[in-house]
Amino acid sequence: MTRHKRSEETIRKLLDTALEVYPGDFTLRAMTTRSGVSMGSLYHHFGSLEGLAAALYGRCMDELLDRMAAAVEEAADARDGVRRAVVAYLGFTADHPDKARFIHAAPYALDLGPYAERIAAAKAPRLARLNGWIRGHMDAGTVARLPVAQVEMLLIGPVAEVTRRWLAGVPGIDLEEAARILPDRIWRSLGE
Amino acid sequence: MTRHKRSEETIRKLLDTALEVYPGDFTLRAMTTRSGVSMGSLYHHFGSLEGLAAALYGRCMDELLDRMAAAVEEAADARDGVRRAVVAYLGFTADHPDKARFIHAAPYALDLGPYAERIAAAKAPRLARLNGWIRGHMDAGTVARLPVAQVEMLLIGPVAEVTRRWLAGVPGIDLEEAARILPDRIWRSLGE
DNA sequence: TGTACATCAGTGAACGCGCGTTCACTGATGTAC
DNA sequence: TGTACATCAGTGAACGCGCGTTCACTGATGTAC
Repeated sequence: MTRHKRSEETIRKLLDTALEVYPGDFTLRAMTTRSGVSMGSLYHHFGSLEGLAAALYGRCMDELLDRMAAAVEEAADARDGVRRAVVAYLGFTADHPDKARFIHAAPYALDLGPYAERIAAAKAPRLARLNGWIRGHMDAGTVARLPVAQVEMLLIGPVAEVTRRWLAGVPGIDLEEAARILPDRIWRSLGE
Repeated sequence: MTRHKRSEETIRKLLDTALEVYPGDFTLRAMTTRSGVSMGSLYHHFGSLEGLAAALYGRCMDELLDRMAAAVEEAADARDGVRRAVVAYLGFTADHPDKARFIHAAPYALDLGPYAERIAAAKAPRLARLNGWIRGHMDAGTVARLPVAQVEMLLIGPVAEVTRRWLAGVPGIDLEEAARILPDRIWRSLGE
């Protein structure tokens, strides 16, 4: 893909800078000034500013999904998997608030439409791992036989909501409290 | 507040138009062209384009929260309250997808910071009604004694997630299926 | 190994468009006596 | 009730700024023989 080593370094600089300036000043001028990379170089690698945003969104989402998929796959049982999945999501938010913010905001603040297919293609295998794990436990009778979409809502919904409010700075929102309380409660909602 | 009757009509036109053009073309030009209201008139009433957005956000949020608060208050018991709250949220989404979209997108796509206080003030009494209902059932022993914030996450999280995905056009997301399945499952997560 | 060449990576001044906002003004409505 | 006046509501041409994008170019790197 990138035949020169300079490419990797430039691309890394641009993606890092985007996370730094977003959402306050995600403009081409801010990008070039803070990264030291020229406008033309950015266009050479990403085609447009939104192309860069789409690439960044894809990478952040891949990282989160990888973390969750790995979490459930190393779980001892269904209940442990739910706990690990919740903790993985909240851990990602705590470790990389900038990436979590980008994941949550980008679909609303930017037009990723032209890149939807590419993004979906990257997500697909990771979602398949998660859904495979869920289906496996449904077949084993440890998780209720619900539509997989609804299981996803019950599993991801509360965690995503806590993340959104924490990122927005809503007072009284505590990720550690969520990590303590939500796993058991979400597990109750999914049990047979 | 508005001493002339023309004001009400103008304000109504502007808010309606904003819901029509958002998010594709929410610009001053689109607003004046489609509403028939002049730029100066918009500024007279809202001070800026973001002022209009903040007012619209406040009204949509008030409408949703009123609907949910009314739902739980007419419930027979805690379980019925959870069911009614979930159905109220999903019903709002189905009845007013434009308003639901604005509620979910505006905090990310627009800078509502300068109006945060005013918005929070309007939300406060409505959230107090909802939280009062939850606390009442905690005291009665019908809902688990968890931090209220976490109960909110468990109650709102899955419903908000389903709404976001449905608005984004994710295939396989069905509001009626959610209304059938989620209430009982969310109730399990909140029970003693 | 050395050299010629093709391709990739990077540069930044210049462009032009569309945006939100302003402001001097007119028209409409309510109020006071 | 009629009239004078103050205030509110509405108008739209003009402004200027900041934005994303382009493009003709130079520099760096890899490849072929």
